[in-house]
Amino acid sequence: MKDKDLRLYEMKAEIIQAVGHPIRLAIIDYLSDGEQCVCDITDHVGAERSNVSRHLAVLLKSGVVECRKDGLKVIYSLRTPCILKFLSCVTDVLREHCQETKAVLQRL
Amino acid sequence: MKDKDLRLYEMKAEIIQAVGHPIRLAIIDYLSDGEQCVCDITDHVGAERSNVSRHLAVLLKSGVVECRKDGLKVIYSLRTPCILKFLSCVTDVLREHCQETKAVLQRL
DNA sequence: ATATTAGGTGAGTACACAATCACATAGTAA
DNA sequence: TTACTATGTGATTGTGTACTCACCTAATAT
Repeated sequence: MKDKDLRLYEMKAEIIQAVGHPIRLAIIDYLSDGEQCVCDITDHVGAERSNVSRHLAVLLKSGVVECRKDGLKVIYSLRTPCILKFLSCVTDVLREHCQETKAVLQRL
Repeated sequence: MKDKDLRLYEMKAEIIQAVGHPIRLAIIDYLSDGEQCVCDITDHVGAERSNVSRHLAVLLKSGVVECRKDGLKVIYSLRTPCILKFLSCVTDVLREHCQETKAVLQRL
């Protein structure tokens, strides 16, 4: 494998890892309905404020979300619609797994 | 957020995390051309044999790949074509980021 | 000016993950 | 049987990540 390829895989892995956490998935899902402030995101996912703040920082760093200030509040929104396509693919994978598992169970 | 939702996000996150590693991305990419034995995968990604073995175990556990024995060899293959769609979405995200960065740089 | 609210951040802890080495196992060939 | 090859796994070590607590800053309201 070439170094150039490795670098590309590293960049992709960084984005994927940013998305691959239950709380961050919940945040992305919530933001798919439109931009939201940190306080509402926190209420919705039901985690500690400081923890949510850190998760948002991870999503921000990887470029999945963007934010703007509005008075006291900071409003976050999805930066790329691709992310949602991306997640629906994951749902597909999950669904296929479930169907296979179900099929196996029914054969017992 | 409901417990049911949390469980779903956890399941999705598990799949996403399994994919989110440079070596595992390289393996998936390699397998997209067809099934391969561990020895060829190892040669291709250029990592230690035992390490590749563990990465394959992660992909296997999450259901991204499947395997069969053929004599001494173990042949791995992608289990769901969705995974490739999934990855092309990541490429799209990466491309969008690059274009935005380029645009910002050109304004300087 | 003081208090309040929204959000972020440093430090510490606990835990998960990646990589490596040495070793174990299962086929195959001689 | 013995030796060899392909693969997997236990143990260890280093590194990274998540979470929490306490505290800090910025904007607003009184």
